[in-house]
Amino acid sequence: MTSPKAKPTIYDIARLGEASASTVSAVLNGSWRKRRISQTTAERILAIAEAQGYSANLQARGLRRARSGMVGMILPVHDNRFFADMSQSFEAQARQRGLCPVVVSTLRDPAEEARTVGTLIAYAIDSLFIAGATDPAAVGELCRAADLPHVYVDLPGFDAPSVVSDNYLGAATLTETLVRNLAPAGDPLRDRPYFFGGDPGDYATSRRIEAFRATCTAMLGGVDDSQIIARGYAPARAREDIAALLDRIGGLPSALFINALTVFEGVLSHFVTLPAQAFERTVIGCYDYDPFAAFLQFPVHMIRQNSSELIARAFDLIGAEDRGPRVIEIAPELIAPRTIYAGPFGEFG
Amino acid sequence: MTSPKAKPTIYDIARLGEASASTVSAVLNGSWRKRRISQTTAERILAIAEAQGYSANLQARGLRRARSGMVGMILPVHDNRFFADMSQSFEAQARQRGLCPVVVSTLRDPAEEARTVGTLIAYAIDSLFIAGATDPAAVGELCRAADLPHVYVDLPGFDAPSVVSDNYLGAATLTETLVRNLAPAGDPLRDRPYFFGGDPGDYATSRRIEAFRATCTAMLGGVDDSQIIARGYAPARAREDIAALLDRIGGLPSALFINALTVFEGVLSHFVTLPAQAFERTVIGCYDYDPFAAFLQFPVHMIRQNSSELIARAFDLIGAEDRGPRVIEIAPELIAPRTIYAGPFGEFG
DNA sequence: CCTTCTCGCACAATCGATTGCACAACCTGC
DNA sequence: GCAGGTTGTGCAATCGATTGTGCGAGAAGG
Repeated sequence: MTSPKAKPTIYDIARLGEASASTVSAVLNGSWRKRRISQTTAERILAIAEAQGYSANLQARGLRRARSGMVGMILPVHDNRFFADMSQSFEAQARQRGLCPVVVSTLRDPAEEARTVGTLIAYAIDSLFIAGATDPAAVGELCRAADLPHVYVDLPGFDAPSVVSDNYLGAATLTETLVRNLAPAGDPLRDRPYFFGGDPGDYATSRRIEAFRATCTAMLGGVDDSQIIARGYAPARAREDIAALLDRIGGLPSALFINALTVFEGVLSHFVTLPAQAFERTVIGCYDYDPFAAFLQFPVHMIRQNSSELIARAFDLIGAEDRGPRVIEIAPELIAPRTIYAGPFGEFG
Repeated sequence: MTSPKAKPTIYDIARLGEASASTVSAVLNGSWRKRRISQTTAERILAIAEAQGYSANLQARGLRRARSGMVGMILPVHDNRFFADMSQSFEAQARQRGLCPVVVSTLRDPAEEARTVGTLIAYAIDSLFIAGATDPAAVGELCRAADLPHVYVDLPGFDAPSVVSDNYLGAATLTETLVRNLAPAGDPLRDRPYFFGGDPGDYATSRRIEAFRATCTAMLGGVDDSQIIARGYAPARAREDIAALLDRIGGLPSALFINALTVFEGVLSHFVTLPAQAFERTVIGCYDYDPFAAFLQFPVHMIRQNSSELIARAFDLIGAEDRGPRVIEIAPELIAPRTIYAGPFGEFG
């Protein structure tokens, strides 16, 4: 209403305040003490700016400063509780630091990753959080070429610091829980834990498989390669593969380690075709947590990664002077079946 | 590797290509035909740019053009399947149009909404999608003052076009389904459908309550105000309120209409404390869909909003010349219990 | 051979903010 | 009364791209 035409600029304010643009600029961006602008002048300018509803043109500022005040984060998908929580944490913490969060999903597509990072660089983001890239090396190289501070989250990078959850610990814990709760049905093929989903080529999955193998070996005397099925994250793929598995071993295994929520979603779409009794002698575990998945027809043990902590440590690393590669591991948490995680203080944080 | 120092600018390319910056600019942004640059020159410049790994400084471009090439979307939260799907659709469609999507959550906080929109405006976004604002009028006013094209999604606005899902239809369908599946237990207080969660002050909730009332009246002869509990979206609040409700009516109602996923999450956190038999004579419905929620211990009828279509129509409206207020309604879809929605072609779209 | 176009491109202003530097006025001490 | 210091502010260049306009050279036409 007050604005007759368009957004006022520092020149407009300068005219109204009978000062120069540089003075106005200094006052409005807080650097006025350093420039020895008098308190009186500062207050006058401030009042006018307020009255005019001034807000800086962030593109102009960004151009001059060669940084935009935006922090980027790329992740595979949004529609998955783990990544959604990451977005949420990332946004909250970015804003707390006065930065504008920009989170973009790249659909596990290396080409899209490169394109997106290129775009973010073109907008002069101040730093980039890489959470789940299919080709982290390529992304890292782009960042290095652009001299862009970056940090890997949930996967380790070799050219910059990383914060990952302790996949080995989490998977070992989950596997151990499954084995302990395993109720044999008398069928050798089905009475073993199966590891299902994910990409053995990525760090997290490979660590989890290691832990799965080690735990099975320690507790059950061994594992067979046929107990490990990991051909991607796509729900559709998971549906096919789980059907094939059940077909092969003649029913549900007595323990199933599902490696991600998207995989679980696909698995579920097959499970819905099964009768309720099919689930009576099986125990399911899923790496990653979802509140609804915790209350399914059958018990599901879940591993909850501490996304808020992951992000917090990543911000610390980005802020640190040492840009060298190093890996910080954060312990995830086992969530028992039929348990709704409601934040550290029960407040649904 | 090829880059010795920093990002090349059009001036660098101009020097290398023995042309002027304006020529380079025209070539690189595609307007060179209009400026009658010869094909030969264009190709030469293009080759050099490619070799140098040139990419435009989008802040500079944005400053000059007074638009950034970014489209914004604000939504309440990310960690909820409905909004996550919206993000996903929004990103995909924005990129398809050559725009850079920026989606930000505002946590149902009017102050945060205003701040965020202010920031987005300061970055000169080209347009804004308002998906779930607590104070839509305030947001709209900010957009109008900045002359920013905007569209409301999932809630109607009075100063710009809107795309909403047909809340009345969806809620009527869901209520009808609940009533049809209702299995009375002989207790008058419990043998009625209850509407639970949301904010009666917002459009969607009020429409849904209308439909709930109308359907109950038509099918059961009436509703009592005590059957409608809507005190917000927060899970923690929902947990308290559902506990109070069960306490008041002496157990689970035979039909429960849950008004949002976040509410459901809170409800679930109370349900986990209940024995399995408690769910034997109840039918649950939830407005909004989540694949895991579809496979809980008890049957859940869900309404799935077509987020992809909502976004598509919103983009149409933003693109249209007519900026006036009007509302387009998109029909949502009922998802039967134990059904995993896997996209229009079963591909987990 | 002298206009009049048309081509193909370069000049220079501009977007809005930031920032190194200059400078006038005033103050201080000798 | 003057060198030297401090204060408060303005000037102008700059960030990297876009774009209205001008201009020389060659072609076309008479």
